[in-house]
Amino acid sequence: MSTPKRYMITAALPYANGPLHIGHLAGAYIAADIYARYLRLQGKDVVFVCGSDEHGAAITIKAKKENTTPKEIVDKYHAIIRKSFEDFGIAFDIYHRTSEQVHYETSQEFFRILNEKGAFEIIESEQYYDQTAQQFLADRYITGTCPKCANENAYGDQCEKCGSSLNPMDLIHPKSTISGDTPVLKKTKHWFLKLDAQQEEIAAWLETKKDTWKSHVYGQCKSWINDGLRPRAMTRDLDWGIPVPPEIEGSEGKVLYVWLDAPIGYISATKQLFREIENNTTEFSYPQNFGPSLQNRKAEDWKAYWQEEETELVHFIGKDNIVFHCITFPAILNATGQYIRPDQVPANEFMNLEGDKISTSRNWAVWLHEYLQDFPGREDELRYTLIANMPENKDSEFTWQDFQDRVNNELVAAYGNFVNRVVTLIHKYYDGRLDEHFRKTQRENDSIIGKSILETEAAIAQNLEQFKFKEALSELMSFARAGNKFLADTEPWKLVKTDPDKTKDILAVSLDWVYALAIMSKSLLPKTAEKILDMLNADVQDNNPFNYQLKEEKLKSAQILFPKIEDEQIAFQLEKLNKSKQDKNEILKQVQNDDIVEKSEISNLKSEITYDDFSKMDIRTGKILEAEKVPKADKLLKLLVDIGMEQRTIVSGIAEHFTPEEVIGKEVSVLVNLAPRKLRGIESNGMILMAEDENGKLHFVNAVGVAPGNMIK
RNA sequence: GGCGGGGUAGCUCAGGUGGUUAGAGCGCAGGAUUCAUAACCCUGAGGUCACGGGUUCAAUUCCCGUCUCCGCUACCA
Repeated sequence: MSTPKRYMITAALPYANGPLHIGHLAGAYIAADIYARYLRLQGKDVVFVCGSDEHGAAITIKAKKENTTPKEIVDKYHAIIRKSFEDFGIAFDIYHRTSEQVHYETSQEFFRILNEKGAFEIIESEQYYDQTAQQFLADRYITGTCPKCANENAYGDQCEKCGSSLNPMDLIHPKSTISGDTPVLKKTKHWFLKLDAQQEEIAAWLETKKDTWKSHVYGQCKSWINDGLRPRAMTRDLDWGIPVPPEIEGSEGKVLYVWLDAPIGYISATKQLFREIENNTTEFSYPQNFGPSLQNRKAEDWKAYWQEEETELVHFIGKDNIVFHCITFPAILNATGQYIRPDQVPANEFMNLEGDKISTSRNWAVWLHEYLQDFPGREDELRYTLIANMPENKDSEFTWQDFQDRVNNELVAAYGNFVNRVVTLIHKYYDGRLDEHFRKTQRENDSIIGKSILETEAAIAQNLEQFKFKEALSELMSFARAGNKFLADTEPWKLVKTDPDKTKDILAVSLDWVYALAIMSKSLLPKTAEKILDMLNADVQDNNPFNYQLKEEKLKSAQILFPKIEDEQIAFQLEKLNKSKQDKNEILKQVQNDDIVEKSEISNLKSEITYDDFSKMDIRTGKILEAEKVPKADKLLKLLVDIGMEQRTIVSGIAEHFTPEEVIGKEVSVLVNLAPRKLRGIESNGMILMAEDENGKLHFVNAVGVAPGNMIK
């Protein structure tokens, strides 16, 4: 592959409904930051953007729950997230937000282009509608009983208890979280992206990524392709989001699906960045992080980064975003006919915490802003641990014990110790003053032990270019260890008594190594690199590990790079975590108690209907004649039911409660005039009535001894 | 149910287009040392590479099956 002319790097937009935790960092931001810093240090033309994702139903729900407005929620978390990134040292060129005007314009422009290019089809479907609130309900706005685990607080899109992903129609006893009413089904129209139309093209494009993308990323995409791509809704009935362009017919009340507007946020952030560069403003941008190529640019320059083939586009994301970034968004970009598609999507897997999944809603997390408070100035210790445990190819684990071990036994013992030894020795023997001798030593002759500086530098570079961050970090540590070994082997503290010249040579080489260590740490452990360079009083001309000058002829006194992490600090953090677990349990208990009370009092009656409504239903007695499991479906039984005048095939979702054998011969009640529907390729003509008890178990509703075909009214 | 990705030393993880003694860091045991935050340095113990079959002169690496973890995805009273 030819060398890209420029790099466009994006990091997943954090959702502005909660603060950042270590899972976010380990999943996307640290990797992206290392990569961006590395490229900048190579003098590459690179843009690195991120921002807050501020739309979507989850935010309006949170606002409602906290009795405030969505705007206040996103303002609050945008500020927290932005500050956490700054404090931790993620070096974005810009941290933008999707509530900005430029983003509205960009997103609507995208929608218009897609619309004009015929990328959409309008599909009518039935969605749950809250009659009291007079609005359609997003999946998240509907709660009900999970059909899999009987959790009564499952959401319309997923059950947080058993983790299964759901459709709103799956829920038993659906309930609107807005009014508490049982929602009704109502027809609505939406714009669907014709992904199916790009099936072949996307498949061919993905094929070219087979060897360069991570296997779990490629595999996930392949799985979707093999399944066959289907149209995907790109609009929602919601009032919090980017309106569908008003001139488009039928746009009232519709907003862009948050998943459409979020990745466009990368582009609007880039636009905003170049505007700020041209106007010399810093509303969202960070000029101190800019690489040399971002000086004196024009607002229009953003285009090259998104529209020219010589640009390498890299999306850093977590594994939950793979399909959107590898299929849907590329399809959108491609459909415009103007934008390039990503070259790499080095998605990480997930990081677990102390044996459990990290969860914002369960408060099982190490919050970044809290860490920064509890461990001020210790950003690189966390960064080191998260890189060392980065879930590059499979889920990984963060434990506080591991954090302490890695800091004390690796950073302190190997890295910090080497730097400290060298600086201390030079102070001890020469008062930290470097005479001519130091600068005359043969710096290129560095292969005294193991890998040379140049070899290590090359190894780190190669690993970073292949997104192997753990391996790069490991090379860095080996280098520091080799430094320690060099000192142990040459023993300058003995030699100083017999051979002062040789001792100087040794310490000169050692100092070169310390300097090289700092240079090579710039992308992996940037704050540490700064500390070392400051200690060395070095005037860094460039990133050549041999090319440095001392500002003064003297080193500063040795500073401890990494203090040890004490047992009490770890104990404190563990206690904090356990406390959050207990609190959570209490909250859960309360919620459950509330539910029980609520249930016994109102029992969730559906809204009133007339006799006419009822009389539309034709319910009859029936008898099951045959039953068999539907292949490739967990819950479906294919039944042949005698309903008097005829025998019908009915597919029923009861396989988890009954075996085919025990069901044959059962007398049942059947809704016979329900519109036919295909389930797993089998046409189902009717519905078997079931009663659900408090344990979620199903029972047949039957009139014992009544012959098939009699009316139930 | 289907699909994708994992399951390698006590722990966290590398690696392997089949081939002599399977790697690293940490932890552990022993030794050496004192410049260094009792840190560093050396040596060593530890693995039937999830399990069961198959292909092969040879499999941890390829094929099939099973179990298990993570994720995506389908179906329903």
